[in-house]
Amino acid sequence: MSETPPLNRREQQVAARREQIIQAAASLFASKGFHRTTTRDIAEAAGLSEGTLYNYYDNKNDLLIGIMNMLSAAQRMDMHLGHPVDESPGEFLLNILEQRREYINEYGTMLQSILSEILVDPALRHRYYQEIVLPGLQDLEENYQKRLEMGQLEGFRPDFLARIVTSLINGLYVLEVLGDPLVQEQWAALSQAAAGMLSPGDQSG
Amino acid sequence: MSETPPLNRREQQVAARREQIIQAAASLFASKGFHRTTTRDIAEAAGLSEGTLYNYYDNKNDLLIGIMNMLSAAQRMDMHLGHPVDESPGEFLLNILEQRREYINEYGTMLQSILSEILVDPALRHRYYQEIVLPGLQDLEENYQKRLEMGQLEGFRPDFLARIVTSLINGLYVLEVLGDPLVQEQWAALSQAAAGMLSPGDQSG
Amino acid sequence: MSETPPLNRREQQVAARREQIIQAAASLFASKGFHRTTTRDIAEAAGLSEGTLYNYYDNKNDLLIGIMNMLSAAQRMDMHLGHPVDESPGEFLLNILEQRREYINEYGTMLQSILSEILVDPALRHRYYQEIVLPGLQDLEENYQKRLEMGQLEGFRPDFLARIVTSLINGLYVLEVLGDPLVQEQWAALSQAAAGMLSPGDQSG
Amino acid sequence: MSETPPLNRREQQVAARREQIIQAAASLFASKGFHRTTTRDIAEAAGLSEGTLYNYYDNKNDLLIGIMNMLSAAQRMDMHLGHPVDESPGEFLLNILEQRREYINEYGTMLQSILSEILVDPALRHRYYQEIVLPGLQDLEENYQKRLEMGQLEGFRPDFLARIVTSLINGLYVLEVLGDPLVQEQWAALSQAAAGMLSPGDQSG
DNA sequence: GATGAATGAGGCTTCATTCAT
DNA sequence: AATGAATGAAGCCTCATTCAT
Repeated sequence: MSETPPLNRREQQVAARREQIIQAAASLFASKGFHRTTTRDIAEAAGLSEGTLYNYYDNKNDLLIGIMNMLSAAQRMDMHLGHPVDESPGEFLLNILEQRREYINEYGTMLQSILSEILVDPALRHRYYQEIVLPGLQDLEENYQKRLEMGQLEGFRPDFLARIVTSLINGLYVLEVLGDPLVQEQWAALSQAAAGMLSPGDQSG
Repeated sequence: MSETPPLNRREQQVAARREQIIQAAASLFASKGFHRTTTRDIAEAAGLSEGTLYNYYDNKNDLLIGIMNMLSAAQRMDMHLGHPVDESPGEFLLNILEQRREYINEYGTMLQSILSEILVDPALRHRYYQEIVLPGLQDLEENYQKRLEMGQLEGFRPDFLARIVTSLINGLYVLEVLGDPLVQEQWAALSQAAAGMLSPGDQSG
Repeated sequence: MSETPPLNRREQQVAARREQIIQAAASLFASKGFHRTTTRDIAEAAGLSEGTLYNYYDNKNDLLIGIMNMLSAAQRMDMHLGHPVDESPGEFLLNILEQRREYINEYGTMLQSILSEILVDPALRHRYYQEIVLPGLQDLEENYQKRLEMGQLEGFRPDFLARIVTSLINGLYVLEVLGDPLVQEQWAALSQAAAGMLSPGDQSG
Repeated sequence: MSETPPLNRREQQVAARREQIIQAAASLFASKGFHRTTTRDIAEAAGLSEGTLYNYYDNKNDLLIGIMNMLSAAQRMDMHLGHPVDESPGEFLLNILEQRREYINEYGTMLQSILSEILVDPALRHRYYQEIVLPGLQDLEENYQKRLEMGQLEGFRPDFLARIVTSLINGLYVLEVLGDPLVQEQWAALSQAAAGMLSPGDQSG
């Protein structure tokens, strides 16, 4: 939201370094986990020395925060894309699932890299819920609220619907990470099936 | 399944010790994570000395395996309870969600304690998928297959349904772990809403 | 020397146990070394439990002492067998080498088991030198002294001769332990060659 | 032998550190033994921190290997000094004993530091025999072979002579380590006596 | 800013020894 | 006297972090 002023050369370099480091870290965290990844690993993968890391991040944990900030920013970008209410609920869900697919393609590594720690680090978990999950839920909820007011949803609570849809999405992501071949290979078909089912009051579903 | 011979005194003591240790470990892993939990922590929580741990488990990682074995055994117990096909699909889903609730009440700590590592340890992940996730998926799939043959499900693939339901359940669990108050406090109502939605061809839904 | 009174049944059992333990320990020490051998190893090899060891030996180090005491006793037995001076020096040396061969056959395991520690434990080393090496040296020295007085050795110092012969013997033993095939397989021939050489003033050599 | 390229500053520092560490380790191993020496001991003796050790050696055992490599290199240097055959056998032996004396002065600590482990670690023992003992034996054997061909040795097998001389040397070293005062203080005189005896076919002996 | 050697706290694990049964 | 589970001291090693160059 806050308009960031244009960066000068120096600041651009710094930003690039930080990006480079965070990408290396995320990739390693995703494949080996935060604790099994050493700062040396990260430095090597990022193509710089261990000491230099500390010119860009205060400590190893700060890298997790950095990754989460990127996810958080991505979340803020993705939201408010405006989920038009003139789609049917089924179309809407399908769109969401497809968007989610793209989001995972783009940010899957980062997501996986912090997911493990989120489950186990209360502070991180809280931030993740507040900055990423909750906005997503609220966005969905608002959309369903509008639909409810428009008579598209009879007898369904928007807050419940938001949780159910979010759970479905997250659950599918987990199955994919766990290696389920069907989810990995047929995300699109699964999305359509899910959209066909999870469409309360959708005559077109 | 496997006929367990009656345990003599010694074996009972050993089993009790192992249980005592694994409970302490699971509780700590769930709250601090595997890596931030020290063997000293575990020993203290279990009320014995660090060295004694190693009379019951080969190493720290073996505790993860032990936890997973318990979950795996629980999974085998829970399955084959026979999901009668004379329930409507909606009732069936509701039953599953309630069962899952009980499972989480019973094994939630253990589940959470290894979830974090599963995301990040390929070997563990593979075992978890093979021994716990996949059997559950197949069980569901078979049930839906029968329903399909009975004409309850029109145009839905059982394998897709199994993934969707499993994803919903896992997703809800994740939301709960993340601290979403609505999921934490209204699991029952959410279950009913979900069951009402996810009931293809359910006239009663 | 000190006449040991006849042992009663109990004492015989204790002695047998101690022997059994020391044999197991010596065998393990010889093959894995003192430090790499655990008390558990010893207990298993001796066919009793770890705790029982401590009814017969105060601690692990005491086993080394015990082994050395056996070697020391053997040394006292072997000595004073009377090395008749009517042998020629060459025959004498040959006899010694053959005796040493038998000694190694009998006590080689024990010897090897403590040798490693002797090199590295000053207290043990001192005892070994005082109780085993030095008596042997002195015995040899006396013999050579007599020979000198009898005119068998012209211009050779008995103390030097004792060191040289002892060194030769120990050195051959070391070569054997190191795995030199020639020493292992041709000890007898080597002995004869050595006796043929190391025979100052021996016309028959 | 192998052309060593000139070392740059960094490499020289590394080499110096490794030398500093290995010297500290050898000294401690020689006096307390490998197992009773802790990595902390070594770090303190070398004047650096425990962690720094591991920048130069992979693990504690690697220090033993390092020591042996130095001995092995020294062995390769010492050999081929060319033992001229125009010395009499007695002079030759005397030279060898004196050389050995210098070798012990220089490398005695290292020798003693690994000797104990060699007796007890099959892998190390094998390397020691192959790289250090055997080349020495073969070198001697060749020399005696030449002498045999020149008629200096009547009826003696060069391979036996090599073993006998090597054994004498090693045995004297052992006696010295064991603290025998005579060997410690009169190595030179002992050498002469030994050379005088062990000189088959030496008219000057 | 960049480097990477040095640091040292702390983790996991082993094992000699004890002691209740 | 025999057992073997429990103990806890101590060892080896890793690794995030610092800092002199």
